[in-house]
Amino acid sequence: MRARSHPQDEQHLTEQLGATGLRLTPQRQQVYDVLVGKQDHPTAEEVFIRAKKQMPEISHATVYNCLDALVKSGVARQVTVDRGATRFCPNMHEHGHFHCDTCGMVFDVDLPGELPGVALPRGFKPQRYEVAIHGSCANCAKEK
Amino acid sequence: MRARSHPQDEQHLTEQLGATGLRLTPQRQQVYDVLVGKQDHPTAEEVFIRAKKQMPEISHATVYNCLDALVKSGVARQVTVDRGATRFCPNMHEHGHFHCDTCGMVFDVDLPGELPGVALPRGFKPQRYEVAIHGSCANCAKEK
DNA sequence: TCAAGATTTAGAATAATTCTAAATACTCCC
DNA sequence: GGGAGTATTTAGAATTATTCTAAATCTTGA
Repeated sequence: MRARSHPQDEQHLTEQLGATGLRLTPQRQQVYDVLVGKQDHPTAEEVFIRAKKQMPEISHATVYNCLDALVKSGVARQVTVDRGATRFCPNMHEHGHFHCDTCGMVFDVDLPGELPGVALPRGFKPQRYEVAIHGSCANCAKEK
Repeated sequence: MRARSHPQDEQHLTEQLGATGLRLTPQRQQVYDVLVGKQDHPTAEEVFIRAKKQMPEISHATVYNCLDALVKSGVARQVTVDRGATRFCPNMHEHGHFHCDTCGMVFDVDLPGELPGVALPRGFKPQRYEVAIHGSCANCAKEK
């Protein structure tokens, strides 16, 4: 069973993209659907493979382009926890990422609340922050 | 004027590497010196270029190898704030990273204290965490 | 309907990292 | 001190990740 995006999603996408000066195209919708369909933090390459199943003519460059568009308009996040391919995540709620250094999987984790005031040097303008936790996931911790 | 590592550093390096089953080699020392010499979070490529000035025969693969060795033995950290090349940092004190999305520079920032207890799923074993803040640095914020 | 601009496409190009096999260096044991 | 065995380095090839390019297609507004 695959998750098909709801009308609200479509309208939301249109609005969010529009606010950034971008259009909702079938490709962007498809890439978004892939992200929402299985929230396992796929790489661009993974997204490409999955999107191709529904839309065989989609190209590599388009996937990168769509992912960038989605990130720019605030409906997806880029997750860079480790060397290697960047991952993507459609969960826009405040959360951090747990990266299993053994199997490489990435999991969303709730964060306790606002990051306590970090003292930034004068003039620095923060916009968002990312928390990445490294360790072993339940499965891998058990193995060892 | 370049920072030359102190004897303590050398002994410390030897110990830390040794505890991980690795030796302190001239190349590893050199790569470490580069990191300590200018703490601007260089990429592996940057480290390669700088290391070459003192040790012209050092190879690309060795720099990657040395950086991995230093990270594994806990004397340097890998910093992955964005798509693109990984950066490295010899500051092992508890700190986060500020990434300027305009100029791409990375700055160390103090963190307020222990990350408040994040509720991890059962069985997950955390080992370390990273906080990355994105925004504009003082210089770039001024320009705009 | 047409022109202008946005988007997609295939494939080439570039950048980042890892791999490979051979050469070198070091450590331990005799 | 001489070797055997292991660790490390080296150059360069290979692989992986991402970006670029130029042409084709789509959309929108006059």
